[in-house]
Amino acid sequence: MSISSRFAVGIHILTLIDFNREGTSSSEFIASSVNTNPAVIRKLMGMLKKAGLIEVHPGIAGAKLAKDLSEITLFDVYKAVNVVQEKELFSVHNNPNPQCPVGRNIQNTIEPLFEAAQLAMEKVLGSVTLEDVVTDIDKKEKMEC
Amino acid sequence: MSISSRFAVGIHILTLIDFNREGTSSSEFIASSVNTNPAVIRKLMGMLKKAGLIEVHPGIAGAKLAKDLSEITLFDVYKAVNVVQEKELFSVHNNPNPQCPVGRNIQNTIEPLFEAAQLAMEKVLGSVTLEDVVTDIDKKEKMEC
DNA sequence: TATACTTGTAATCAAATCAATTACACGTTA
DNA sequence: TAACGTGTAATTGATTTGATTACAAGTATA
Repeated sequence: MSISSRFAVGIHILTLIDFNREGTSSSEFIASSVNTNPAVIRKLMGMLKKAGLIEVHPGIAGAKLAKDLSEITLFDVYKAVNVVQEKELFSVHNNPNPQCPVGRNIQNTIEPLFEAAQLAMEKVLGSVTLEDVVTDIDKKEKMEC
Repeated sequence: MSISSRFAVGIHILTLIDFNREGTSSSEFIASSVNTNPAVIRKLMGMLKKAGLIEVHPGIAGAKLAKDLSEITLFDVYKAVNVVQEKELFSVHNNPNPQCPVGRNIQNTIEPLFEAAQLAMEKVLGSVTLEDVVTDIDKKEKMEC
């Protein structure tokens, strides 16, 4: 199973707001680039706003970045859109048999291992900024002759 | 969202088979330790068998490890029980707008980043063996006075 | 051979999550 | 006041999960 595409869409939204920084990034405008429904975008904008990544105001069209691109990592977006809870990337079965040596210890043994794996993944996300993403897109655009 | 507990249960199964290596680890025996239905265990045993981690035979009670504990990593189990497909830990939205510079490049830009994060997580899983798990459980058992 | 037990596997079910969609209250601007 | 935007709740179909039931087929033992 996969982590919700809310994460990828969140990155898309922030990147697009930057690309369109001269213009107005309304939920409808963004939705047409993402190719989804404006209400989906508004819901995600609410999460990004709550996390302090963008500024949006009721009734006023358009969202703006609240921070510099270089100050927003993929990990920030990942946390903002709430796709994976802390220590819960991996789920562990409930109620193993406490009368069995394996059953009564397996959870406590496995959890730190799972946590370490999750943290390693999140560390990579934290090492990439949206500036890196924009730079890469710019590069790809220039290569298309 | 979380990765299926099939992974945790797979680890439980293999660990239990080792703990019970003098006895017979039937699907019912394992199910009572995991606290689930024997059919669930049999399905997982089928996956573990297919991956070459255990030996089971139709009609013959009990499963045995096909390799030494120190030769089975958590990554092996993770692959065996098929909880996350290659390059698909993170899902990316489909059909972004090709007429937008962001829409037409976002997928190709994001995918390698997601892949790197997934690989970092999997690398940690590959660095832990079932022997480590058993050792930890043994240690925890001894501490209970 | 007959019986009991086991594995292998398919079908079904309720619950959870996702993403899309519709609808509408409320704020802002012209 | 009319038009347009955000904020947010409710509904829907699709998909996945884990539990359960059922049964065919393999094996061992009396």
